[in-house]
Amino acid sequence: MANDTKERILAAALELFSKNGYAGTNIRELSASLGLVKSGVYKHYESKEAIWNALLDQMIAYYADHFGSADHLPPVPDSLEALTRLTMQMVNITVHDEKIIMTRKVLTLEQFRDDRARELATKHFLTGLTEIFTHIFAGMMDKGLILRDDPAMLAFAYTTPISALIHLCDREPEKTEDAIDQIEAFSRHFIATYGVK
Amino acid sequence: MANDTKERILAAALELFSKNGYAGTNIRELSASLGLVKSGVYKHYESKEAIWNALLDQMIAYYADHFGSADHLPPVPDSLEALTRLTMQMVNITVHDEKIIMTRKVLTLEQFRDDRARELATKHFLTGLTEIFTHIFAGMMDKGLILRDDPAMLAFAYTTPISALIHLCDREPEKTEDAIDQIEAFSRHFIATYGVK
DNA sequence: TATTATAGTAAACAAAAGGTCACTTGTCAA
DNA sequence: TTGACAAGTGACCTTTTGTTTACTATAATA
Repeated sequence: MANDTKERILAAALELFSKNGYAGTNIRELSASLGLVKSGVYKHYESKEAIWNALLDQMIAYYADHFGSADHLPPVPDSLEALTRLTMQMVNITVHDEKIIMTRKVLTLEQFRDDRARELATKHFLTGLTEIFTHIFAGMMDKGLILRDDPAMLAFAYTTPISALIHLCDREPEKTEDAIDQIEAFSRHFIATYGVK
Repeated sequence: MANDTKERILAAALELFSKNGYAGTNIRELSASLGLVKSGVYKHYESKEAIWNALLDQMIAYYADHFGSADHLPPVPDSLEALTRLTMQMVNITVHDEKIIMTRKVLTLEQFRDDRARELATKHFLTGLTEIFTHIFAGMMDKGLILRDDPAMLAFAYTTPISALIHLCDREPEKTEDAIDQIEAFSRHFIATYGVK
């Protein structure tokens, strides 16, 4: 029970920070959303900033656990069609999972204020995906599925358009379905360009 | 003198909102940065929100003036090298002009809170550049400089990676030089793929 | 010249915000 | 049974914040 509330506070903080930003969130509202009174929160965290730091700790740890090491690299697709399938599977998770959406929004809102958020934002929005697909494209080139080229450059060219549309989904959720279609169309166009026929 | 202060307030608001966000900015600090006392600001705007709305009005009008109509489309480059030159010229302006940087940051910070910011953010970050380059690529295809393809798809594939690196510059300004180099490398790689040899 | 609008100041206010403290209640170990 | 502790409450405090108001100086206008 003890630790439960501590984690519920972080969950509520993620929700509110992602909606209103750190400065736009107050602990009365946060407490109320948990059915607590504000002083109750201070039994678990000594300040608003401590909540923020604990939330960031959690986000950083989660990222390290799920995307941080080579263990978590997806298997290299063994066909061009499988590349699109893998891509769409990853995209569907990332644009529909509320927790992931809120994490991206928080990082978007706090990237200019907090150095750790800044660093994690760059991983989430740019380098993380690029590294994964650098590995994938290198593997697919080895298998003769994709034309020999600089795998890091291809990964960059492949993932950043997808990222742009994921950001669009965060900003304008009603466009999510269209964005997903566009990502699939882009993936197929990419394959038509760089895939070995 | 009257209108001068009114515009200086908007300039200061842009500066502070882009740094600390709307909720993280207070009018005492804003006034002080202009050598005014806080009540002085209320002679020109009736509330903090009115300042925000006037700033957005200005940003929207600026965007419409500079990128809104077909008049402002750059000339279609007449060589592949000229495409890279045009790109780098646009990129250099956009990542070094403080006002443009601050505009992007404000839109980044307020896109989830304000509908007009949301809409302008999508133009700035996604559709605006794509439209310009759709026109450019269509023109270059007509001139036989680029392989016949869907110009909108190529524009999307060309501009979103560049946008991703522009965002990186906003987030981590010390990486600006590297990002510019990477954009140029990407542009040349793109040309190597889609350009007519 | 008298007047009036403009732009600014200084002080005050009410509400919201972050945070503290004394107190209660339930749980568990000695 | 008792005592200690964790978790939550409600009242309170202080600071920050958005906003208002009464006043002043200045410059244009009738």
